[in-house]
Amino acid sequence: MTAGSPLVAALDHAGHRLTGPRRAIADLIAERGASTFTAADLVADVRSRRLGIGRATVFRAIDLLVAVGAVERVDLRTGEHAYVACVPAHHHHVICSRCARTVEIGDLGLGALARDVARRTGYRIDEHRLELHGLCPACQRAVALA
Amino acid sequence: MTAGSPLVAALDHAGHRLTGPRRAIADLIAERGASTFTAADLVADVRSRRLGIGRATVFRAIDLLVAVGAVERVDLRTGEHAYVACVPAHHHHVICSRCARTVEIGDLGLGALARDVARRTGYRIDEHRLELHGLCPACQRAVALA
DNA sequence: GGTCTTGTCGAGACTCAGTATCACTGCGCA
DNA sequence: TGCGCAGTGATACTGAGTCTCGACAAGACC
Repeated sequence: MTAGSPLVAALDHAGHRLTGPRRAIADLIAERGASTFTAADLVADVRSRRLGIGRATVFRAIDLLVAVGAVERVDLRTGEHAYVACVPAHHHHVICSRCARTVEIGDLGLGALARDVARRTGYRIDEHRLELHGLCPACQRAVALA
Repeated sequence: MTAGSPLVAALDHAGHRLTGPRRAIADLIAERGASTFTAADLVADVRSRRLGIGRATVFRAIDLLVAVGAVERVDLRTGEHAYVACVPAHHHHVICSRCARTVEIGDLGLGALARDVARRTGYRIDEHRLELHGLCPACQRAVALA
């Protein structure tokens, strides 16, 4: 979980130092798996586990992980900024509005769609982002039972 | 520009009072046309024109316009929240990263795509959001000349 | 191992968007 | 005319994120 974390590996691969705080934050993120988390969640985690890591360092580590593509920022329906650990390849997210669990989906032909939009609008499309919000299977069951 | 603004009409249609501050804010937004703006932009506008409208009122008016569907929130690449005046029908935005001008595009078959994702992931998709970022024709020319 | 450079660190002050509260105003309605 | 209530401005507050600065530690080099 420590040396093997793909997040740590991504930092290493990008030529960044593998310091204690960065490893600790990468581990905390890895523990969350496919669930989204906010910067505030991480800060609270760090504090509750008494890791002795400063707030600014948490923000710096997140920025770094976003920069190397190991973490991606997503916007929740509430307007909050959240993050998810993910593979660096181009993809999109399906986000559960109830438990924040995400599933990554491939490009789904959006590249072609973006080119079509570029042709029709005259815009040069540099980036596209698709976010799907809904309920994961587990939460659908939970809601049905409630 | 005052009584005829579609923003004011949308408020009226939804049964909200058409007060002075609301009209003024709707006009300010209408003036921006298809450009995105942040709440801070509006607050600065209100202040510079000495309209005597409070900050809280600006936020309340934006919330109201978002609620009636006359304004939509978009997330800029910088992570900022911005807004655009738009038609209430389901659509997506192409946003210029340089001048913030937007173009609305239709659903583009994303509904079908969302259903496909739902089938594959087991998620119940309630909402989808596509944002395309790039350069509008004018900014492409400007960049080419610079 | 010792030293040096430089990136990273924690602490804490700061900024700023957005929210909450509260007393006041003015419109609609009986 | 009086009442109720939505809407308002002012202001305090909250919380996310940034900035600064002195201290420290990782890694390169000898």
